[in-house]
Amino acid sequence: MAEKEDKMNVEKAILDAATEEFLSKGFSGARTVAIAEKAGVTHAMLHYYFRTKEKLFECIIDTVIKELIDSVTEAYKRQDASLSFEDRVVAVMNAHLDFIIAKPQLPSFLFMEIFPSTENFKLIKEKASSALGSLNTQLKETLESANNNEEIDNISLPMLISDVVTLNAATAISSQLASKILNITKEEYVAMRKQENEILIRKRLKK
Amino acid sequence: MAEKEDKMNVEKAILDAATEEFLSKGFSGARTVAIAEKAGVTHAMLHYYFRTKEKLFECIIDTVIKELIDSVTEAYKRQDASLSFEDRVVAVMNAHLDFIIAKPQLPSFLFMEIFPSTENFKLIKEKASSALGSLNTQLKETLESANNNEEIDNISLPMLISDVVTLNAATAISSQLASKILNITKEEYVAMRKQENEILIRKRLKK
DNA sequence: AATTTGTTTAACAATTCTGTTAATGGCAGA
DNA sequence: TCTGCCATTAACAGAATTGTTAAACAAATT
Repeated sequence: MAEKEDKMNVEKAILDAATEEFLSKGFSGARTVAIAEKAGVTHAMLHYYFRTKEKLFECIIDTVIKELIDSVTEAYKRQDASLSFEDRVVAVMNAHLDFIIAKPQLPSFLFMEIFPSTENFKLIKEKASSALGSLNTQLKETLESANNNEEIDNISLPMLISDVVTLNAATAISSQLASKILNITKEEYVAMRKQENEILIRKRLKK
Repeated sequence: MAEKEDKMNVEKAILDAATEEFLSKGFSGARTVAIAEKAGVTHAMLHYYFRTKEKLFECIIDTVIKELIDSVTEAYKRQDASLSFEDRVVAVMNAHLDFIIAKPQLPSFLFMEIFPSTENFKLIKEKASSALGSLNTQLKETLESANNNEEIDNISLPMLISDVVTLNAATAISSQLASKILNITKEEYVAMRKQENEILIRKRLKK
């Protein structure tokens, strides 16, 4: 059975190397030989396992999207129902930021490589809508009741989601750059932004 | 004098085509033959005028950065001194968004292609610091006095700038995607975000 | 008109990168 | 032990892309 483990190791090694290469350099900037080298295999092996660069790329997209969706649903599931609406939004937002920060190139990769392509986008929309559909209706209800109960200052669901995603994605994307400009570590910058994002959202939701 | 005009036209045509190609596809995704084709010249001409793809790319960076810096300084200069601090921030923010929206691929291009490269980043930092240095000190003073006069809820300059840039950049980057998801036009989405960003910043600055 | 200068073209050279193939080696089951 | 299958390698083929060159050409200058 050592073969199967070996096979998985080679496949896994290539996938890991490919993820790093594609995320940091984009599809056209990525080199299959560089991926093979990083994975410690000959580049013929890469073609043997994944046939083409495109197919390998699709595999990466699949897992990346899956992880992204999981991060959202997980963060949402972990919620404490006893918390106020405001506290729950902040909790989800922070959990989501933690995930994104672990792969800081992810947002710009998504915006640059995935979303502009209509095909990739359709693919994602399908996956996301099936996975996030129920979450979306739940959110809608929760938000509506919060709006109706006058717990919060009125806001639409798209704008609330957009606020959260926007702030988190921008924090991740700009962290490398901004920390360089401000002469602080990336971690310090992210901590500052986390605090600031929380202030922004809380004030936004307060009446 | 027709020659000089012709020369400028060819150069300009190549630069325009290159800007479009580089911004939408990134450096490695861009093809010099595609640029030449778009510009309506043979691809040998491209090399005649700019020698290499790299040099052409640098030219694009230069103008893009210049325009970006100009947009900020112009927006800042146009300010009405009689306005409150809050109103001035909002005015600058909106002016800046209008510029970015005109080139929606710009932010992701900057984040993907320019900022990650240490060389490009240094180049920009130099240009920006000489152009934005005095603006920065002005801003610092204005913000300090606003903080001291307790006009606004206390905030640091880096976080205020980060808030504004972050919200604007994210609005531009996500506009194409978000409008598709929400089944509205890009313009409608941008208008919604503009309103929402203004609400966010105003509430943030209110005590 | 001849010369010079700078522009343009077409063909080609060189490189880089992706993808293929034929040969090799090891291992499991007959 | 032999056979067949799978993984692996090295060398190669093909395509795409960047960059060069030599020759033609046009316009201005002498």
